[in-house]
Amino acid sequence: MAAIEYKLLHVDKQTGARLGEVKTLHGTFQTPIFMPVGTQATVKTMSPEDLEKVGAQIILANNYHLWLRPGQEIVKEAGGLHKFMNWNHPILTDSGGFQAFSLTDNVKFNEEGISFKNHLSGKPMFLSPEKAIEVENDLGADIIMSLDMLTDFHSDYAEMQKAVNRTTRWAERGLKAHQNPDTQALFGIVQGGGYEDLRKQSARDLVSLDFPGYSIGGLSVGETKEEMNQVLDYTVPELPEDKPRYLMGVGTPDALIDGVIRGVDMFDCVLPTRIARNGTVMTSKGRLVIKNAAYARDFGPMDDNCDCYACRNYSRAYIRHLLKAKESFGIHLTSYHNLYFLLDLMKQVREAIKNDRLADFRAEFFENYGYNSKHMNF
RNA sequence: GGAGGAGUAGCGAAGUGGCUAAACGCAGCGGACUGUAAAUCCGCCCCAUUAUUGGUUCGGUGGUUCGAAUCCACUCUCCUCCA
Repeated sequence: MAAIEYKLLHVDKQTGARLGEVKTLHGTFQTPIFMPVGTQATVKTMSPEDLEKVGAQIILANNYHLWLRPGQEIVKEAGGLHKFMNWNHPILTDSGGFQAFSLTDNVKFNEEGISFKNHLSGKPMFLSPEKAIEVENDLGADIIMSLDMLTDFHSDYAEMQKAVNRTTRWAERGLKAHQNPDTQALFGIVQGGGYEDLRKQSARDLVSLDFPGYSIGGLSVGETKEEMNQVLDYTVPELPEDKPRYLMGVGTPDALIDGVIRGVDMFDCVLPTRIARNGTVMTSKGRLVIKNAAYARDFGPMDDNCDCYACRNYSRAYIRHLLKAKESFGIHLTSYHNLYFLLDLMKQVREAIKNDRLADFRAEFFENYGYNSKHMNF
């Protein structure tokens, strides 16, 4: 069989959003789905058992980080990433393209690949599309990304066109280098910033190479919500209906819902776990900076409407105390809740699609969360 | 009783004539965070108003000086050592 199989189960009559599932060798996950990020083969503060409890079905790990440390050969020797980190469900690895983009200080791009300095040792490193695949093959995730080239969302047309074309060539090289197409699904990544013709061209070029799934990259890098939604509006229709679509790096509740409405199936983001560690939680009524003094004597749960372990057992006052005291249990509880919150949100979204009422759900959710839901065009 | 040392903003701690409302750290308060070099980063943090400006400070009192946390005198408190 192929490494993954996507099955479209239902299309929401109100919005056209897709309900589906993706079958992998490590189990099936429901779409639309949010994927927690575990860069260094761990979702910070969360055990695999915790991840199962918050409803995670697939998680991310990072090629770049694991390549540098501990080194993919060690992970391979351990029996692969699933075994190494004790997560026997689907895993997706990112290629390292985003690291090259975000750690720009010591990075140089050319047609062959990306040269940069190892941020841990300072040693010069070179990541080619082939090398990225080789590392990902060794790590053994169920879904892997080809190496892509990002530029600033507002780069000029010529620069963006160069990045798009190079990303396509790199995707093709990755496809050729891929050793395990029967066990690992390689996704190509659509680039093109906010240029409609480039996005469409990028998508078409990748589709012609026939990947088992497609990512949309270069978003949530500083552009507005409107810009992101516009890009999705003209990009997603270029992608085949029988393959999963993955919007990379998106994790605010509104963007998740609006992405689903535009036909996206998969999302990942560090946001819920990062803001959790920095003292902010997501609730049904919006973000709450739980470390603020206002909650010192608030003995209610983080979110009245949440039935996660953290909300059922611990108060805002207690969690705030733990955070102020820098006790690790505090960031575990906030991380636990934030992941539960987003995963539960996606569960509700799937339910809404099934019942053909995603537009209604969106309106209700936005109202409670405090988003302005006026400009909804889908 | 004698000798030496120290007293700076909530705490710790720089500063020994003007560039000092006073470095820096901690605590406190607020903000940011989107394919994780992030349990991080950025502000504020004497008082009042505030992108400004004004007022009061460096144990206390009184001096010297155009000008003092910084120099002098007296005084209070604490620490160490000797009796």
